[in-house]
Amino acid sequence: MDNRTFARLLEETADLMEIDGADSFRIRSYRRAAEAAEQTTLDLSAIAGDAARLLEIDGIGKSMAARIQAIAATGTLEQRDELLRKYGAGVLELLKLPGMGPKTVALLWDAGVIASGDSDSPSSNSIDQLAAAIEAGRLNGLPRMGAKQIEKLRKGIEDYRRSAGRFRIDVADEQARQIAAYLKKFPGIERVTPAGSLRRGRETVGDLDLLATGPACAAGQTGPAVEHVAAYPGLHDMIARGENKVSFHVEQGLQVDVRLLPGESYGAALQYFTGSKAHNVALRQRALKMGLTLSEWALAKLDDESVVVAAATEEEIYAALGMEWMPPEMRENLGEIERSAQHDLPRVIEAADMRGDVHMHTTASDGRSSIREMAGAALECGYQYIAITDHSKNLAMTNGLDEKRALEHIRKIHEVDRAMEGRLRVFAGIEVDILADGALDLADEVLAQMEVVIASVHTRFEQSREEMTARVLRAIENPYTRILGHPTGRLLLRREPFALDTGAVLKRAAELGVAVEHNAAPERLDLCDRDLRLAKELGCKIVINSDSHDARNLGKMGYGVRQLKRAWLTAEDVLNTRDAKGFLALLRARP
DNA sequence: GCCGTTTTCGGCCCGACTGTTTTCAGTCG
Repeated sequence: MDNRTFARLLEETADLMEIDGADSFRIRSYRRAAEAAEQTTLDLSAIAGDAARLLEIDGIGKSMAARIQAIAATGTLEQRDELLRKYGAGVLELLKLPGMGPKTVALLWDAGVIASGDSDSPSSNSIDQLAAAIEAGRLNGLPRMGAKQIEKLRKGIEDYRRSAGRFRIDVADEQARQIAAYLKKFPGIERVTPAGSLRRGRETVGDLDLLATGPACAAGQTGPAVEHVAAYPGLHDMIARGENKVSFHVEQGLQVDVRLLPGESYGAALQYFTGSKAHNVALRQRALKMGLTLSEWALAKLDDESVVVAAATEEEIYAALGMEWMPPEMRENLGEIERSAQHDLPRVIEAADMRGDVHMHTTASDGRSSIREMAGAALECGYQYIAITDHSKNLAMTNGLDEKRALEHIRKIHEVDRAMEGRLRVFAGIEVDILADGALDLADEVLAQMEVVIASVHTRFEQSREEMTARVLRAIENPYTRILGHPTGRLLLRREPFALDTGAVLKRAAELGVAVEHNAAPERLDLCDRDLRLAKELGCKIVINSDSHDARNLGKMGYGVRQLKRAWLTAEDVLNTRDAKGFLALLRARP
């Protein structure tokens, strides 16, 4: 069991206790313990037997140590299960609706709108119950349930249902890694490659396609390998189990299709299952015109399908079709087939092109690592520079910096910069809040002392399109704004982008020389691939940042790079592929 | 429930906004 499972169970217990009206400080200690489980580098299931070691972890006391031991022994936590029986298995899902907090869940439960029902009933029950109650008008008259609140919940349910069943790329990626590692333990499974939308780097993934090959996957001999797949410890329920394909759900709900394939058709299968559908249709049409037929087994002659032209690798297949191989991120039938046939594909950006990361937080605001730790992690990434950009004071929750603390922080950043002795440049910066009226949250005199000023919207997301556009435009007009941070404010699967005339903002940013950020944090990936394409067309400068709140997250830059590849951006298009001097030179000049 | 003590209790991040109130509870970041 991995630490994340411990964290999830503790976090869920905290949520349920909140619904149950437990003491808020007790709840907080569960959340702290969950956080500790998530953050610690110790393997909790390995050390669960040793209470003394558990107690050494900050935030874990006697009682939490016992809970962790219980989870390690039973796979679950009795407190959580009991509350789930009381309120129904679906209440945790209810909390994901915007505007729905524990007090409102408790209110609905008290009013009989949601009920625990059968303990075995599917977990979507509570949301269905709530939707039915809204339709039947049964929320009218409940305390704090006016027309607006009810409408907000109705819309929340609609949005939720639309995104249900999809998973963030990093979540899918982690699952893929774990399953691949397990599969490769079986002698005779040599290679496991994710295909589908994960391989294409889509921001969210519906289900996971894993292609496995090796001697154990040869036609007619897959029995023992299938047996091994079916015994995967993280498997929740089996959907289908055949000779060449095993489908199941993992505990978190993600559907996984493992395909066992002989090596000779591995490339054809990888190409086929990577897609996209539109890319494959166009590719098959091209094959037909050439007198060939393309399937998941091979590229073969149309008049005699026993004559295989290419099958073992993707490169061979594309070459036989008169094309260059292309990164999976580009395969959306948006012109890549034609360009590839003319051997005119752009060389898109790669993670290795990155020279710096100029958006990250430290313990000065809501980060978990120090300036030095961030610098150390950046060196490991092979970067030449970083910028430390903590929050400003408007975000009270994050302990945002006011002018005085910001100046103090600049001094500390400069100290670390000097201590790095040229191995790494550490720039002083800030992620300054764009206030509701478009003003920046810190005085110009302070902003003037920083190399990297990122302006971002973190509040008042519900403004009208006109208000929000005017707000963001005013913020980039400020001569100290150098980068517009996560321009649309979306949180994948959780919060829609705010209403914004993106085209107008990007156009003005291009005119002003304000760079627009692609925020590579996998919960944001903002700007999205489509808007990145637009930004390039409009001539915007583009920066890609990890927005790390922990030294261990700098590597997540890779998820963002994949979005840039999807937008056909090259290293040239991105400022922080340049060395430190080149980067600063391309940033908007200081007034 | 954790932690650190002024060592066995008392403190534990908080400000803004919204929709519902008629003085505030709940949610969010």
